[in-house]
Amino acid sequence: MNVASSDADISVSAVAAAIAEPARTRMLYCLLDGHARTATELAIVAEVGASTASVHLATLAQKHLLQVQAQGRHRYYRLTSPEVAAALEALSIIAASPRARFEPNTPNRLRAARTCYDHMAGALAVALHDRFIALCLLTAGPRGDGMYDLTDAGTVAFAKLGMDIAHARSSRRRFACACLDWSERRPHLGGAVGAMLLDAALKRRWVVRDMDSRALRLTPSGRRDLRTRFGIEG
Amino acid sequence: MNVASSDADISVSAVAAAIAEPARTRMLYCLLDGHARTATELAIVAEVGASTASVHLATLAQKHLLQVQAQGRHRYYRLTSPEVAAALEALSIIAASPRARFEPNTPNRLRAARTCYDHMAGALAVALHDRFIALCLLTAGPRGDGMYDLTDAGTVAFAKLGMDIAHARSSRRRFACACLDWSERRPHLGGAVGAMLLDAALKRRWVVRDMDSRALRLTPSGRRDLRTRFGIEG
DNA sequence: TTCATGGTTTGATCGTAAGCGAAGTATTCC
DNA sequence: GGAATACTTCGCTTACGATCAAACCATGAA
Repeated sequence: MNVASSDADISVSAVAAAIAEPARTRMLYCLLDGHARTATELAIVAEVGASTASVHLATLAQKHLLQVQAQGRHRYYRLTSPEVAAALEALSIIAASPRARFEPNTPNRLRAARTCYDHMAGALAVALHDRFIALCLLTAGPRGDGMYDLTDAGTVAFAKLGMDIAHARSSRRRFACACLDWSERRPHLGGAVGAMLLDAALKRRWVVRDMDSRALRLTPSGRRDLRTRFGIEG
Repeated sequence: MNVASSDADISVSAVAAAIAEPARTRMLYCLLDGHARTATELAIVAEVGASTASVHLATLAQKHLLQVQAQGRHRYYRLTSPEVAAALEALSIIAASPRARFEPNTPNRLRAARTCYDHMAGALAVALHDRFIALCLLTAGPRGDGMYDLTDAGTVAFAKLGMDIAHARSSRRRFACACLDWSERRPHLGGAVGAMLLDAALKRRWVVRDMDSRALRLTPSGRRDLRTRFGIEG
């Protein structure tokens, strides 16, 4: 065992331990949609008292899993980075895989459509992703590292939805990338474009947020619009 | 909080807790190279007594992170699936990121070349990956989900290294895929082809295993051969 | 058969950390 | 200013789990 790897080990232990506490896990999963929430909100979803929640949140912030932002008498907590969301999804995959063998098709609102950090996930998101590629709106980047780019047709189509593609390009964030969907085991669209797409979908009420969970619900008008616009049958 | 998501939460907690114990983390990291090891070997790397190691290993097996295989009076433990390796790498990324801000270029044997599950990782692996694509030996698959394919030229070139590409294609395992490298933050080559490439590299002594760690060392002849064969300057 | 080795089970000890309520600090609203 | 709200800190209790030594199985070798 060399120093470098045991060094890495202890800090991985610390991060895993921070995630492991059930109350903290509930908090993190609640924040997986990318929203910021107050300490009391998180105390409620974690099902612990305010004082307990406070020390949990301090722990998570100290381990750099959460960021705090004080605003008046509220303190808003959010996930520090997409990497944190990725680690949580990776843990979900291995947590879900043994039971998936026994109940392979759990009917689940989350399976159909949900948010992943700040973009869409689930069957709907995967269908959109595949359709965008089939329609040549989106192409895999040249380096084969899961980065995407919009074609000219894609730029036009997405601009029509009110998305500011030029702004997304200039942002420091990754423009568009593949994000592995844990329920579908296939990629959906992440990155700045993925986030803007979720915004647009909510603004046009293609989908509405389910209160108190990451689930999204496809509206009748959303279903109609997605069919005429992209030829998606739902 | 709906039932589905809190169900997921508790099992994620359990998996994270299984990883979190430092002795178990050391065991898992030791197994990250894809090898199977005996209980006593793992007790040594974990720096605990045999009895303690035994209960740790039972815990990890019960949570489906490890597989056991009895062979004579030895019991061999290995990671259950690449997904487990992926989760460990994802945790590494967030564990490393805060400190990376302060010491961005930690000189580290592991950074240069190491094994990831059963294929190569680190700067060398990323260089090979990029070179294969530049030389049109390897191409990104059509679906943009991080799957790769060999070109005809690639099939010939890899066959010359003694790799049985036809066998790799017929295996149930993913043929070739992008695997995110946590130190380089860029993809390297995984899947069956990645595993065979590591075999070939070891057989030709391009690299040799560092005892007692995942590090690989590039040999002088390996350096020479990689330059003449693929034009890689190291 | 007997002995040695690899591995697991048991029982007891010990430390850490999660939990709550009460008291303390800060900020907004009236 | 004073009351109410949001959040944290403190002190205390409790419980879970990591550890080891010793006893206990199983396999292979002599």
